[in-house]
Amino acid sequence: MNGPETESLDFVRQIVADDQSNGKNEGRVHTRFPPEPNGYLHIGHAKSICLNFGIAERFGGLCNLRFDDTNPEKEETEYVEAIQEDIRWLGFDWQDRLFFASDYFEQLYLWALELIRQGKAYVCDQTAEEVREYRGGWNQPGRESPFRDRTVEENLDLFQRMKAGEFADGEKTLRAKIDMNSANMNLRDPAMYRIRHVAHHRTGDAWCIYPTYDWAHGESDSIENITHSICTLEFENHRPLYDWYLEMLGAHHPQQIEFAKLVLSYTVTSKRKLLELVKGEYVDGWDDPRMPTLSGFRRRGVTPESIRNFCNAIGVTKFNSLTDLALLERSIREHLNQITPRVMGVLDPVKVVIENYPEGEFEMRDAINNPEDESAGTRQVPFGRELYIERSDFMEDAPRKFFRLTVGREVRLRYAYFLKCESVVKDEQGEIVELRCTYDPETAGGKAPDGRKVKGTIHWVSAAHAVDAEIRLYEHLFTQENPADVPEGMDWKELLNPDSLKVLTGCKLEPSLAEARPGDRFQFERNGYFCVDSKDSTADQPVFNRTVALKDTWSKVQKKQS
RNA sequence: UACCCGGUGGUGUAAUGGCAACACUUCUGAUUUUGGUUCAGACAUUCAAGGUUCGAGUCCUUGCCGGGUAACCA
Repeated sequence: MNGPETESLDFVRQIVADDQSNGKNEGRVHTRFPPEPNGYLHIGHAKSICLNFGIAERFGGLCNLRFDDTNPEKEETEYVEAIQEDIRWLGFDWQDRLFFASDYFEQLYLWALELIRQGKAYVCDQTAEEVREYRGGWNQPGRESPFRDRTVEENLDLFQRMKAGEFADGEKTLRAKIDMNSANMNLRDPAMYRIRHVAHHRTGDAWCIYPTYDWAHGESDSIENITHSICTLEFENHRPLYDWYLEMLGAHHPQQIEFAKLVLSYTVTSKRKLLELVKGEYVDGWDDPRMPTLSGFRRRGVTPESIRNFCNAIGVTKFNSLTDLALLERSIREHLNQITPRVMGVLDPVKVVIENYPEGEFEMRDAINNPEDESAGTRQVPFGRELYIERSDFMEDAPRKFFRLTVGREVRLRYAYFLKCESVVKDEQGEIVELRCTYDPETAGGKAPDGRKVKGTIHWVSAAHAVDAEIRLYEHLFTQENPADVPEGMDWKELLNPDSLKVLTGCKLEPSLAEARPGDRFQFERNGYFCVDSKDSTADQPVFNRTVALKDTWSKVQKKQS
């Protein structure tokens, strides 16, 4: 008998699978996604969300949403709401398990008192500068704080007074008493609490001492009965501290597992940089379609399925890689190809007059809505004497490989007739303003009864029926493949692509698009995938965002020739 | 300089001591009323050197290269 298809698991899922089959945590699997509400979610977070929620799903477990809100200076309710919307949009559900680290401030405080009683934590009066100095360096052991040996009673008293607000910001900290000689800097008596007289977005003025990440995170995991605490590589050196706190407390001890975060080419996912792009108005906001944020992708027309599919495809490892944006684009095209209705839209119009087509007369042509999906049916598109076609679909001195329109040559108008260009009308500047053409009435539907063939098929829109629209074309946000590699002496923002947004006005769309609603997605045949902008589009002034262009073999041929 | 973690085609991953596999990109060709889609084909001596083994991408040693780490950020 043949063995079952062996499913290949990434190393995190392998650990979880082993733990489950070994009966660890009674076979229970419980993960969490722990964003800090200090910015919007981006594509890197999507990888983590898909991992955490995906593992819960795969192993019959649960995944919590927990906001890591231990630093009131940077965190805001706006972000809390946006983050939830983005996760739901991505397609994941935390059900009733919405938590906040700030929910655990009281428990954390009680645990801190316990560590003090154990002699494992002390109140330190050193300034931030002194702490840094005493910590030592990689080749230099740390020195113990002069406050390290305070008695339990004194520590208890001082810590309670810290909480009561008797001290100013930065005047005292609570520190874990571990090892000032550790090779791991995180173990050189790390801070557990700092004093900040700042209102918290949820607890208001209830607290003026706030726990640090290391102190709050593992303990929050423990409280929520998490089994596998999955985080990114930069926390690898924190794991001994994560473990230390939990061991001292004798509390439920989740396993921290670190994986490499996503780095995508031609964009940045540093929250600091994204925030700077927004605040500095280099982009239109967190949901600017050029942003790698989930809200940016959503506004651009990307589907959540594409993003999930992408996250699935890139895998999970501990290797710091640079993922090619082409992989994400491939995912986007793949899904959009399946689901989007086809329409005709001319981005850069030039007028065609069909001299032998009667003036003032129109007819309806049948067009297929989606060749990938027969159930999408057909629609009718008006055709008449005056049309718009794409300026780039005509060339005066056409090279041999140019299959489109040129004087004296025939092309097919998609779903309509063969069209032949007779002459070109130009203005004083030599700019083409009109193409005088004739059509062959025998070729209705695009086939010639005499069997003659045309090499090219181009799209068109009836001038009398066209819907005018604004179209926004997007390119990479950065000119450099890895914008994190900033050349010496250069500001990273100089790497921003000046052509990342191109606004086209006076675009001509087929009349069915008058019905399009914000968020609706289409394939403009031969151009790309577009969606109605959710912020700026109105019935009178429709605005479309290009999600991604269609693959374009012709532009490659052209590039090779020049 | 210390500690931790990595290294498989151009890119991302798989191979759990037994024929280096898949996807993307690129290139060729076929099909096509979208220069889209689809289909077929091409593209690697697994960072290096030693060792263990009948057999090593995988295990061991050393070296090389890359990343992370010295916030009262997360």
